[in-house]
Amino acid sequence: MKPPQTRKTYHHGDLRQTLIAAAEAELAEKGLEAFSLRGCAKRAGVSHAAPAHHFKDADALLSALAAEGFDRLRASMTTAMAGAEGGLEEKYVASGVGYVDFACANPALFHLMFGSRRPDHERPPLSDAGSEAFAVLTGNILAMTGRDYATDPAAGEDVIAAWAMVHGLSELLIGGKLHLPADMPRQALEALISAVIRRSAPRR
Amino acid sequence: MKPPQTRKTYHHGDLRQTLIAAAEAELAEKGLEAFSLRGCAKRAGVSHAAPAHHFKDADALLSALAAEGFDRLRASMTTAMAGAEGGLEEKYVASGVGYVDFACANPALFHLMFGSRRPDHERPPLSDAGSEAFAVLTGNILAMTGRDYATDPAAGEDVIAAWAMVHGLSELLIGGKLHLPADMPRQALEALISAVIRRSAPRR
DNA sequence: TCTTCGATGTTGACAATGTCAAGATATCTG
DNA sequence: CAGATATCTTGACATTGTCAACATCGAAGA
Repeated sequence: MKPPQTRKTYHHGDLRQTLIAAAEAELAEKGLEAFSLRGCAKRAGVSHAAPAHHFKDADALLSALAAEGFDRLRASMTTAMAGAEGGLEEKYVASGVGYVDFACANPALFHLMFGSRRPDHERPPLSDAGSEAFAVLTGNILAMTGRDYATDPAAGEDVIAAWAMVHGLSELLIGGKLHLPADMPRQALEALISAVIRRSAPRR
Repeated sequence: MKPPQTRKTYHHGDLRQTLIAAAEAELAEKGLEAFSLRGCAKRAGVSHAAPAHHFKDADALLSALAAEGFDRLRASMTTAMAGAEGGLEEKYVASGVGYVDFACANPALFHLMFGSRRPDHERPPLSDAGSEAFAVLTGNILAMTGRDYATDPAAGEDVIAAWAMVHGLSELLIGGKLHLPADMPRQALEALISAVIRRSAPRR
Protein backbone atom coordinates (compact mmCIF):
# COMPACT_ATOMS: atom_id res chain seq x y z
CA MET A 1 0.00 0.00 0.00
CA LYS A 2 2.54 2.53 -1.07
CA PRO A 3 0.21 5.31 -2.27
CA PRO A 4 -3.20 5.05 -0.65
CA GLN A 5 -4.68 8.04 -2.46
CA THR A 6 -2.82 9.21 -5.53
CA ARG A 7 0.62 8.09 -6.49
CA LYS A 8 3.44 9.99 -8.14
CA THR A 9 4.87 7.21 -10.21
CA TYR A 10 3.08 5.89 -13.26
CA HIS A 11 3.73 2.36 -12.12
CA HIS A 12 2.38 1.19 -8.84
CA GLY A 13 5.16 -1.04 -7.64
CA ASP A 14 3.25 -3.78 -5.86
CA LEU A 15 -0.19 -3.73 -7.34
CA ARG A 16 -0.75 -7.44 -7.13
CA GLN A 17 -0.58 -7.64 -3.37
CA THR A 18 -2.34 -4.31 -2.99
CA LEU A 19 -5.22 -5.64 -5.06
CA ILE A 20 -5.57 -8.70 -2.87
CA ALA A 21 -5.68 -6.49 0.20
CA ALA A 22 -8.18 -4.22 -1.50
CA ALA A 23 -10.29 -7.22 -2.45
CA GLU A 24 -10.39 -8.34 1.15
CA ALA A 25 -11.51 -4.88 2.28
CA GLU A 26 -14.10 -4.74 -0.47
CA LEU A 27 -15.33 -8.18 0.49
CA ALA A 28 -15.54 -7.38 4.18
CA GLU A 29 -17.42 -4.14 3.60
CA LYS A 30 -19.78 -5.02 0.79
CA GLY A 31 -19.98 -8.79 0.99
CA LEU A 32 -19.46 -11.25 -1.82
CA GLU A 33 -22.79 -10.41 -3.41
CA ALA A 34 -21.90 -6.76 -3.96
CA PHE A 35 -18.20 -7.33 -4.59
CA SER A 36 -16.91 -5.24 -7.47
CA LEU A 37 -13.64 -5.44 -9.31
CA ARG A 38 -13.82 -1.78 -10.18
CA GLY A 39 -14.27 -1.05 -6.52
CA CYS A 40 -11.02 -2.91 -5.78
CA ALA A 41 -9.23 -0.92 -8.44
CA LYS A 42 -10.53 2.30 -6.94
CA ARG A 43 -9.36 1.26 -3.48
CA ALA A 44 -5.94 0.50 -4.89
CA GLY A 45 -5.89 3.87 -6.61
CA VAL A 46 -5.59 2.56 -10.14
CA SER A 47 -7.80 2.59 -13.19
CA HIS A 48 -10.59 0.10 -13.64
CA ALA A 49 -8.68 -2.03 -16.13
CA ALA A 50 -5.37 -2.21 -14.31
CA PRO A 51 -6.18 -5.45 -12.45
CA ALA A 52 -6.34 -7.31 -15.75
CA HIS A 53 -2.54 -7.26 -15.96
CA HIS A 54 -2.28 -9.20 -12.69
CA PHE A 55 -5.42 -11.29 -12.66
CA LYS A 56 -7.10 -12.74 -15.72
CA ASP A 57 -10.54 -12.41 -14.14
CA ALA A 58 -12.32 -11.04 -11.16
CA ASP A 59 -12.56 -14.70 -10.21
CA ALA A 60 -8.80 -15.07 -10.41
CA LEU A 61 -8.39 -12.28 -7.89
CA LEU A 62 -10.93 -13.94 -5.63
CA SER A 63 -9.07 -17.23 -6.01
CA ALA A 64 -5.86 -15.65 -4.81
CA LEU A 65 -7.68 -14.11 -1.88
CA ALA A 66 -9.29 -17.43 -1.02
CA ALA A 67 -5.90 -19.13 -1.02
CA GLU A 68 -4.61 -16.55 1.44
CA GLY A 69 -7.71 -17.23 3.49
CA PHE A 70 -6.92 -20.94 3.73
CA ASP A 71 -3.41 -20.13 4.86
CA ARG A 72 -4.76 -17.93 7.60
CA LEU A 73 -7.37 -20.50 8.55
CA ARG A 74 -4.62 -23.03 9.04
CA ALA A 75 -2.62 -20.52 11.07
CA SER A 76 -5.62 -19.80 13.26
CA MET A 77 -5.99 -23.51 13.97
CA THR A 78 -2.34 -24.16 14.74
CA THR A 79 -1.90 -21.14 17.01
CA ALA A 80 -5.03 -22.11 18.91
CA MET A 81 -3.60 -25.60 19.33
CA ALA A 82 -0.29 -24.23 20.52
CA GLY A 83 -2.06 -22.35 23.29
CA ALA A 84 -4.00 -25.38 24.48
CA GLU A 85 -3.07 -27.15 27.69
CA GLY A 86 -3.88 -30.78 28.29
CA GLY A 87 -3.99 -33.89 26.22
CA LEU A 88 -4.71 -34.64 22.62
CA GLU A 89 -8.41 -34.05 22.99
CA GLU A 90 -7.75 -30.54 24.24
CA LYS A 91 -5.63 -29.85 21.20
CA TYR A 92 -8.34 -31.25 19.00
CA VAL A 93 -10.95 -28.99 20.55
CA ALA A 94 -8.61 -26.01 20.37
CA SER A 95 -8.03 -26.47 16.65
CA GLY A 96 -11.78 -26.50 16.16
CA VAL A 97 -12.16 -23.32 18.16
CA GLY A 98 -9.48 -21.79 15.96
CA TYR A 99 -11.50 -22.79 12.92
CA VAL A 100 -14.67 -21.23 14.27
CA ASP A 101 -12.89 -18.11 15.45
CA PHE A 102 -11.46 -17.54 12.02
CA ALA A 103 -14.87 -17.91 10.44
CA CYS A 104 -16.48 -15.48 12.84
CA ALA A 105 -13.70 -12.95 12.40
CA ASN A 106 -13.79 -13.15 8.59
CA PRO A 107 -17.33 -14.08 7.63
CA ALA A 108 -17.26 -12.84 4.05
CA LEU A 109 -13.88 -14.38 3.38
CA PHE A 110 -15.06 -17.66 4.87
CA HIS A 111 -18.09 -17.49 2.65
CA LEU A 112 -15.83 -17.00 -0.36
CA MET A 113 -13.66 -19.93 0.64
CA PHE A 114 -16.43 -22.44 1.17
CA GLY A 115 -19.72 -21.22 -0.19
CA SER A 116 -18.80 -19.84 -3.58
CA ARG A 117 -18.06 -21.30 -6.97
CA ARG A 118 -16.29 -18.17 -8.11
CA PRO A 119 -12.78 -19.17 -7.08
CA ASP A 120 -11.42 -22.19 -8.93
CA HIS A 121 -10.87 -24.65 -6.13
CA GLU A 122 -9.27 -27.23 -8.36
CA ARG A 123 -6.20 -25.25 -9.33
CA PRO A 124 -3.01 -25.66 -7.33
CA PRO A 125 -2.55 -22.42 -5.44
CA LEU A 126 -6.00 -22.75 -3.94
CA SER A 127 -6.36 -26.50 -3.72
CA ASP A 128 -2.99 -26.81 -2.03
CA ALA A 129 -3.82 -24.18 0.56
CA GLY A 130 -7.08 -25.94 1.29
CA SER A 131 -5.42 -29.31 1.64
CA GLU A 132 -2.91 -27.96 4.10
CA ALA A 133 -5.62 -26.57 6.35
CA PHE A 134 -7.39 -29.89 6.09
CA ALA A 135 -4.21 -31.65 7.12
CA VAL A 136 -4.26 -30.00 10.54
CA LEU A 137 -7.54 -31.70 11.22
CA THR A 138 -6.56 -35.12 9.93
CA GLY A 139 -3.26 -34.88 11.80
CA ASN A 140 -5.06 -34.41 15.09
CA ILE A 141 -7.29 -37.38 14.44
CA LEU A 142 -4.35 -39.53 13.45
CA ALA A 143 -2.70 -38.62 16.73
CA MET A 144 -5.82 -39.48 18.71
CA THR A 145 -6.88 -42.68 17.03
CA GLY A 146 -3.80 -43.95 15.25
CA ARG A 147 -5.79 -44.11 12.03
CA ASP A 148 -4.59 -42.27 8.97
CA TYR A 149 -7.25 -40.70 6.80
CA ALA A 150 -5.02 -41.05 3.75
CA THR A 151 -4.70 -44.81 4.05
CA ASP A 152 -7.33 -46.07 6.48
CA PRO A 153 -10.91 -45.67 5.30
CA ALA A 154 -12.10 -46.30 8.85
CA ALA A 155 -10.80 -42.87 9.74
CA GLY A 156 -13.24 -41.29 7.33
CA GLU A 157 -16.11 -41.12 9.73
CA ASP A 158 -13.98 -39.46 12.39
CA VAL A 159 -12.66 -36.86 10.01
CA ILE A 160 -15.98 -36.09 8.42
CA ALA A 161 -17.74 -35.74 11.74
CA ALA A 162 -15.04 -33.44 13.03
CA TRP A 163 -15.02 -31.23 10.01
CA ALA A 164 -18.78 -31.12 9.64
CA MET A 165 -19.21 -30.05 13.23
CA VAL A 166 -16.78 -27.15 13.19
CA HIS A 167 -17.86 -26.10 9.74
CA GLY A 168 -21.56 -26.22 10.47
CA LEU A 169 -21.04 -24.35 13.70
CA SER A 170 -19.13 -21.68 11.83
CA GLU A 171 -21.79 -21.28 9.18
CA LEU A 172 -24.63 -21.06 11.66
CA LEU A 173 -22.82 -18.54 13.83
CA ILE A 174 -21.94 -16.39 10.83
CA GLY A 175 -25.45 -16.56 9.49
CA GLY A 176 -26.88 -15.51 12.83
CA LYS A 177 -29.18 -18.51 12.73
CA LEU A 178 -28.65 -19.54 16.33
CA HIS A 179 -30.29 -16.49 17.87
CA LEU A 180 -27.99 -16.58 20.84
CA PRO A 181 -28.67 -13.97 23.51
CA ALA A 182 -27.02 -10.78 22.38
CA ASP A 183 -25.61 -10.10 25.82
CA MET A 184 -23.96 -13.51 26.08
CA PRO A 185 -20.50 -13.04 27.60
CA ARG A 186 -17.65 -13.93 25.35
CA GLN A 187 -16.37 -16.56 27.74
CA ALA A 188 -19.69 -18.35 27.87
CA LEU A 189 -19.79 -18.38 24.09
CA GLU A 190 -16.33 -19.91 23.88
CA ALA A 191 -17.32 -22.53 26.43
CA LEU A 192 -20.43 -23.40 24.43
CA ILE A 193 -18.43 -23.70 21.23
CA SER A 194 -15.83 -25.88 22.91
CA ALA A 195 -18.45 -28.17 24.38
CA VAL A 196 -20.15 -28.63 21.04
CA ILE A 197 -16.89 -29.35 19.26
CA ARG A 198 -15.89 -31.83 21.94
CA ARG A 199 -18.93 -33.91 21.05
CA SER A 200 -17.45 -34.60 17.64
CA ALA A 201 -14.18 -35.95 19.03
CA PRO A 202 -13.39 -39.47 17.81
CA ARG A 203 -14.12 -42.39 20.13
CA ARG A 204 -11.27 -44.71 20.85
CA MET B 1 -46.34 -22.36 -16.49
CA LYS B 2 -49.19 -21.67 -18.80
CA PRO B 3 -47.29 -20.44 -21.87
CA PRO B 4 -43.76 -21.76 -21.96
CA GLN B 5 -42.83 -19.97 -25.17
CA THR B 6 -45.12 -17.18 -26.26
CA ARG B 7 -48.53 -16.48 -24.91
CA LYS B 8 -51.63 -15.20 -26.63
CA THR B 9 -53.02 -13.03 -23.87
CA TYR B 10 -51.41 -9.77 -22.94
CA HIS B 11 -51.67 -10.66 -19.27
CA HIS B 12 -49.94 -13.73 -18.02
CA GLY B 13 -52.39 -14.99 -15.46
CA ASP B 14 -50.11 -16.39 -12.81
CA LEU B 15 -46.83 -14.63 -13.28
CA ARG B 16 -45.89 -14.50 -9.62
CA GLN B 17 -45.71 -18.26 -9.17
CA THR B 18 -44.25 -18.72 -12.62
CA LEU B 19 -41.46 -16.32 -11.73
CA ILE B 20 -40.62 -18.23 -8.57
CA ALA B 21 -40.41 -21.44 -10.57
CA ALA B 22 -38.31 -19.69 -13.19
CA ALA B 23 -36.04 -18.35 -10.49
CA GLU B 24 -35.49 -21.84 -9.16
CA ALA B 25 -34.58 -23.11 -12.62
CA GLU B 26 -32.29 -20.15 -13.19
CA LEU B 27 -30.66 -20.75 -9.83
CA ALA B 28 -30.18 -24.47 -10.42
CA GLU B 29 -28.67 -23.96 -13.86
CA LYS B 30 -26.51 -20.89 -13.39
CA GLY B 31 -25.95 -20.77 -9.65
CA LEU B 32 -26.50 -17.86 -7.35
CA GLU B 33 -23.44 -16.03 -8.62
CA ALA B 34 -24.72 -15.84 -12.19
CA PHE B 35 -28.38 -15.51 -11.30
CA SER B 36 -30.13 -12.91 -13.41
CA LEU B 37 -33.53 -11.34 -13.01
CA ARG B 38 -33.77 -10.74 -16.73
CA GLY B 39 -33.06 -14.41 -17.26
CA CYS B 40 -36.02 -15.28 -15.06
CA ALA B 41 -38.24 -12.94 -17.03
CA LYS B 42 -37.11 -14.57 -20.26
CA ARG B 43 -37.84 -18.02 -18.87
CA ALA B 44 -41.31 -16.88 -17.89
CA GLY B 45 -41.83 -15.40 -21.34
CA VAL B 46 -42.31 -11.82 -20.22
CA SER B 47 -40.40 -8.61 -20.68
CA HIS B 48 -37.47 -7.73 -18.51
CA ALA B 49 -39.41 -5.26 -16.36
CA ALA B 50 -42.49 -7.36 -15.74
CA PRO B 51 -41.21 -8.91 -12.50
CA ALA B 52 -41.19 -5.47 -10.87
CA HIS B 53 -44.97 -5.61 -10.60
CA HIS B 54 -44.79 -8.71 -8.44
CA PHE B 55 -41.47 -8.32 -6.63
CA LYS B 56 -39.96 -5.04 -5.56
CA ASP B 57 -36.42 -6.31 -6.12
CA ALA B 58 -34.51 -9.22 -7.45
CA ASP B 59 -33.84 -9.88 -3.79
CA ALA B 60 -37.55 -9.99 -3.06
CA LEU B 61 -37.97 -12.74 -5.63
CA LEU B 62 -35.10 -14.63 -4.09
CA SER B 63 -36.66 -14.18 -0.67
CA ALA B 64 -39.87 -15.77 -1.83
CA LEU B 65 -37.93 -18.64 -3.35
CA ALA B 66 -35.93 -19.11 -0.17
CA ALA B 67 -39.15 -19.28 1.85
CA GLU B 68 -40.41 -22.05 -0.42
CA GLY B 69 -37.09 -23.75 0.08
CA PHE B 70 -37.51 -23.79 3.85
CA ASP B 71 -40.95 -25.29 3.48
CA ARG B 72 -39.54 -28.05 1.33
CA LEU B 73 -36.63 -28.58 3.68
CA ARG B 74 -39.07 -29.13 6.51
CA ALA B 75 -41.08 -31.49 4.33
CA SER B 76 -37.96 -33.45 3.45
CA MET B 77 -37.18 -33.87 7.15
CA THR B 78 -40.67 -34.90 8.19
CA THR B 79 -41.17 -37.41 5.41
CA ALA B 80 -37.80 -38.95 6.16
CA MET B 81 -38.85 -39.24 9.79
CA ALA B 82 -42.14 -40.83 8.84
CA GLY B 83 -40.30 -43.54 6.98
CA ALA B 84 -37.98 -44.34 9.87
CA GLU B 85 -38.40 -47.48 11.91
CA GLY B 86 -37.21 -47.74 15.48
CA GLY B 87 -37.02 -45.46 18.44
CA LEU B 88 -36.60 -41.76 18.89
CA GLU B 89 -32.95 -41.84 17.95
CA GLU B 90 -33.80 -43.39 14.60
CA LYS B 91 -36.27 -40.61 13.94
CA TYR B 92 -33.65 -38.08 14.93
CA VAL B 93 -31.13 -39.54 12.51
CA ALA B 94 -33.73 -39.80 9.77
CA SER B 95 -34.63 -36.14 10.07
CA GLY B 96 -30.96 -35.29 9.69
CA VAL B 97 -30.67 -37.48 6.63
CA GLY B 98 -33.70 -35.66 5.23
CA TYR B 99 -31.89 -32.38 5.83
CA VAL B 100 -28.75 -33.54 4.05
CA ASP B 101 -30.69 -35.10 1.19
CA PHE B 102 -32.51 -31.85 0.56
CA ALA B 103 -29.24 -29.96 0.51
CA CYS B 104 -27.62 -32.38 -1.93
CA ALA B 105 -30.66 -32.38 -4.20
CA ASN B 106 -30.93 -28.58 -4.24
CA PRO B 107 -27.44 -27.22 -3.74
CA ALA B 108 -27.97 -23.77 -5.19
CA LEU B 109 -31.25 -23.30 -3.37
CA PHE B 110 -29.63 -24.42 -0.13
CA HIS B 111 -26.87 -21.95 -0.75
CA LEU B 112 -29.44 -19.21 -1.20
CA MET B 113 -31.21 -20.19 2.00
CA PHE B 114 -28.18 -20.27 4.24
CA GLY B 115 -25.17 -18.72 2.61
CA SER B 116 -26.53 -15.55 1.12
CA ARG B 117 -27.44 -12.13 2.42
CA ARG B 118 -29.60 -11.36 -0.59
CA PRO B 119 -32.89 -12.65 0.81
CA ASP B 120 -34.15 -10.70 3.82
CA HIS B 121 -34.18 -13.37 6.50
CA GLU B 122 -35.74 -11.09 9.09
CA ARG B 123 -39.07 -10.55 7.37
CA PRO B 124 -42.02 -12.78 8.21
CA PRO B 125 -42.57 -14.96 5.15
CA LEU B 126 -38.98 -16.10 5.24
CA SER B 127 -38.25 -15.99 8.95
CA ASP B 128 -41.40 -17.97 9.69
CA ALA B 129 -40.57 -20.67 7.16
CA GLY B 130 -37.09 -20.97 8.63
CA SER B 131 -38.41 -21.21 12.17
CA GLU B 132 -40.79 -23.98 11.23
CA ALA B 133 -38.02 -26.08 9.74
CA PHE B 134 -35.97 -25.42 12.84
CA ALA B 135 -38.87 -26.61 14.97
CA VAL B 136 -38.64 -30.13 13.54
CA LEU B 137 -35.16 -30.38 14.96
CA THR B 138 -35.96 -28.93 18.36
CA GLY B 139 -39.05 -31.09 18.55
CA ASN B 140 -37.01 -34.23 18.13
CA ILE B 141 -34.59 -33.17 20.82
CA LEU B 142 -37.39 -32.30 23.16
CA ALA B 143 -38.79 -35.78 22.63
CA MET B 144 -35.45 -37.41 23.31
CA THR B 145 -34.25 -35.40 26.28
CA GLY B 146 -37.36 -33.81 27.71
CA ARG B 147 -35.69 -30.43 27.47
CA ASP B 148 -37.34 -27.62 25.56
CA TYR B 149 -35.05 -25.33 23.59
CA ALA B 150 -37.50 -22.48 23.97
CA THR B 151 -37.45 -22.51 27.76
CA ASP B 152 -34.51 -24.61 28.91
CA PRO B 153 -31.11 -23.15 28.09
CA ALA B 154 -29.55 -26.50 28.87
CA ALA B 155 -31.06 -27.79 25.64
CA GLY B 156 -29.03 -25.30 23.68
CA GLU B 157 -25.96 -27.45 23.38
CA ASP B 158 -27.96 -30.41 22.11
CA VAL B 159 -29.75 -28.36 19.52
CA ILE B 160 -26.68 -26.52 18.32
CA ALA B 161 -24.64 -29.69 18.01
CA ALA B 162 -27.40 -31.40 16.08
CA TRP B 163 -27.93 -28.56 13.68
CA ALA B 164 -24.25 -27.85 13.20
CA MET B 165 -23.56 -31.46 12.31
CA VAL B 166 -26.24 -31.85 9.66
CA HIS B 167 -25.61 -28.41 8.29
CA GLY B 168 -21.85 -28.78 8.10
CA LEU B 169 -22.21 -32.18 6.51
CA SER B 170 -24.53 -30.70 3.91
CA GLU B 171 -22.19 -27.85 3.09
CA LEU B 172 -19.15 -30.07 2.76
CA LEU B 173 -20.98 -32.57 0.57
CA ILE B 174 -22.33 -29.83 -1.67
CA GLY B 175 -18.96 -28.17 -1.91
CA GLY B 176 -17.31 -31.46 -2.88
CA LYS B 177 -14.77 -30.93 -0.14
CA LEU B 178 -14.85 -34.46 1.19
CA HIS B 179 -13.33 -36.08 -1.90
CA LEU B 180 -15.30 -39.23 -1.40
CA PRO B 181 -14.57 -42.03 -3.86
CA ALA B 182 -16.61 -41.30 -6.95
CA ASP B 183 -17.71 -44.91 -7.27
CA MET B 184 -19.05 -45.03 -3.73
CA PRO B 185 -22.36 -46.89 -3.75
CA ARG B 186 -25.34 -44.84 -2.77
CA GLN B 187 -26.17 -47.11 0.12
CA ALA B 188 -22.70 -46.80 1.59
CA LEU B 189 -22.96 -43.05 1.37
CA GLU B 190 -26.28 -43.04 3.19
CA ALA B 191 -24.81 -45.29 5.87
CA LEU B 192 -21.87 -42.97 6.31
CA ILE B 193 -24.13 -39.95 6.59
CA SER B 194 -26.34 -41.69 9.11
CA ALA B 195 -23.39 -42.73 11.22
CA VAL B 196 -21.99 -39.23 11.31
CA ILE B 197 -25.34 -37.71 12.21
CA ARG B 198 -25.83 -40.28 14.96
CA ARG B 199 -22.73 -38.96 16.65
CA SER B 200 -24.46 -35.68 17.27
CA ALA B 201 -27.44 -37.25 19.02
CA PRO B 202 -28.01 -35.85 22.50
CA ARG B 203 -26.78 -37.90 25.43
CA ARG B 204 -29.29 -38.73 28.10
C1' DT C 1 24.92 5.12 -23.02
C1' DC C 2 21.29 4.28 -25.90
C1' DT C 3 17.61 1.81 -27.61
C1' DT C 4 14.31 -1.51 -27.83
C1' DC C 5 10.91 -4.26 -25.78
C1' DG C 6 8.13 -6.31 -22.39
C1' DA C 7 5.62 -5.27 -18.32
C1' DT C 8 2.44 -2.26 -16.32
C1' DG C 9 -1.21 1.30 -16.36
C1' DT C 10 -4.90 4.30 -18.84
C1' DT C 11 -8.64 5.39 -21.82
C1' DG C 12 -12.53 4.22 -24.40
C1' DA C 13 -15.81 1.04 -25.86
C1' DC C 14 -19.19 -2.84 -25.62
C1' DA C 15 -22.73 -5.98 -23.93
C1' DA C 16 -25.25 -7.42 -19.90
C1' DT C 17 -27.67 -6.29 -15.73
C1' DG C 18 -31.00 -4.05 -12.17
C1' DT C 19 -34.00 -0.40 -11.76
C1' DC C 20 -37.00 3.40 -12.96
C1' DA C 21 -40.45 6.16 -15.73
C1' DA C 22 -43.89 6.41 -19.17
C1' DG C 23 -47.05 4.41 -22.04
C1' DA C 24 -50.13 0.33 -23.57
C1' DT C 25 -53.51 -3.18 -22.60
C1' DA C 26 -56.52 -6.03 -19.99
C1' DT C 27 -59.54 -6.72 -16.00
C1' DC C 28 -62.35 -5.16 -12.40
C1' DT C 29 -65.85 -2.14 -10.20
C1' DG C 30 -69.38 0.86 -9.90
C1' DC D 1 -70.71 0.81 -20.12
C1' DA D 2 -66.98 3.90 -18.36
C1' DG D 3 -63.49 5.05 -15.28
C1' DA D 4 -60.06 3.03 -12.31
C1' DT D 5 -56.70 -0.31 -11.35
C1' DA D 6 -53.64 -4.01 -12.18
C1' DT D 7 -50.50 -5.93 -15.29
C1' DC D 8 -47.19 -5.84 -19.06
C1' DT D 9 -43.99 -3.40 -22.58
C1' DT D 10 -40.76 -0.19 -24.18
C1' DG D 11 -37.08 2.82 -23.52
C1' DA D 12 -33.66 4.81 -20.77
C1' DC D 13 -29.83 5.19 -17.36
C1' DA D 14 -25.98 3.98 -14.27
C1' DT D 15 -23.02 0.23 -13.06
C1' DT D 16 -20.23 -3.74 -13.98
C1' DG D 17 -16.77 -7.07 -16.25
C1' DT D 18 -14.08 -7.47 -20.15
C1' DC D 19 -11.60 -6.29 -24.34
C1' DA D 20 -8.67 -3.54 -27.51
C1' DA D 21 -5.73 0.27 -28.38
C1' DC D 22 -2.58 3.35 -26.64
C1' DA D 23 0.85 5.45 -23.07
C1' DT D 24 4.57 5.04 -19.86
C1' DC D 25 8.14 2.99 -17.29
C1' DG D 26 12.13 0.00 -16.37
C1' DA D 27 15.48 -3.20 -17.53
C1' DA D 28 18.34 -5.95 -20.65
C1' DG D 29 21.36 -6.03 -24.32
C1' DA D 30 23.69 -3.45 -28.23
